[in-house]
Amino acid sequence: MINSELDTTDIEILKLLQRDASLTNKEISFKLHKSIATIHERVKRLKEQGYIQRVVAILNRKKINRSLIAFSQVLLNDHTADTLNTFEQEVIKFDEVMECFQMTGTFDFILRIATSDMEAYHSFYRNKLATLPNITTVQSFFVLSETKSDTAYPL
Amino acid sequence: MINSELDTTDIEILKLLQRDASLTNKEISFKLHKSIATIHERVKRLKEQGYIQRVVAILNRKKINRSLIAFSQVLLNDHTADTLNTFEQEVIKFDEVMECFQMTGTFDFILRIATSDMEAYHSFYRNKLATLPNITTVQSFFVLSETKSDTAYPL
DNA sequence: GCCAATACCGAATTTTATTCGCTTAAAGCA
DNA sequence: TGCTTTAAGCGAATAAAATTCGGTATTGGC
Repeated sequence: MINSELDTTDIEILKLLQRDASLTNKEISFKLHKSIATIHERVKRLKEQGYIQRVVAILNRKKINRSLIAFSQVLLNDHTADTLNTFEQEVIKFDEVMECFQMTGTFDFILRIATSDMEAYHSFYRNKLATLPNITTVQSFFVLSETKSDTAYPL
Repeated sequence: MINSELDTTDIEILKLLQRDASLTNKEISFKLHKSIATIHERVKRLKEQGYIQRVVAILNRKKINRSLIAFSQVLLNDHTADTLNTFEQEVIKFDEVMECFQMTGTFDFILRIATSDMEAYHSFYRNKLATLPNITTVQSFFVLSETKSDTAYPL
């Protein structure tokens, strides 16, 4: 394969590894009717070319005391590069902040916050988030139930 | 270890595997100054006890044509169990829906939608999401930039 | 002091990953 | 058509990793 185009085998490999990256090449080769060497070569290339960014362990957040997920929408006072950069640089330092996106629309950022409970969220909000400069408003929404949460893109 | 409590070694293993699950037991044993057999035993237990839910490959979404991420906030007409269940069951069938959370607050669900571009989002919205019954409003916000996006919980 | 339980380890074994040389299929071209 | 080049694919050999197992050391209870 010269470059960048994915064929059916590549796509099937990516589908499998998105679901379970602990599959062995032998198992994959059996499912896709290819040799172990071929699968090995394919996976190696998919990593080298950056399709597979990394392989990670997904933890059960309830077992490590992160039962509460909040989405917090943040609006800043102004939108100078300096204000935006400062906010980003500071907010991502907080352990509770799993994700930070700058957004289009009526607010500037959306944060995904993981804490143990509402008390911990409150503490994060008062002692960390709200201390950052140039914040106009923060609106928080809490996850009642997780219907779907997937890291695997359909291919 | 009798049950469920994590000691320092467990926590260090989880930290490492959250970042890079392709680390070998040998590499981990070197970092943590334990034997390979001990690391093997620990990791096995962490999986069995459900701390490690699964091991997955994280793909570069830009390389697989999922450049646009949207958060869509959905408000339903009513909140009967039936309406809620139907919405959940149907919306998670759409390929574009990576996450679906029922939320507290002024709307009912927040969806994370991954599409190739705005046109694809529009098509998803018109032909899929908006066809579901009992939707009052949908408000969509688009990701301009991803400052932080992490699957690893600090421990 | 003795016993039981547990964490830990080294070494042996099994399984997997990785390498390499060969074969086959396809594409370009005279 | 027949020749050449290129790349995908493969099996077998090798290297590395996972897994198993028996034994030691430590700790806490009695």
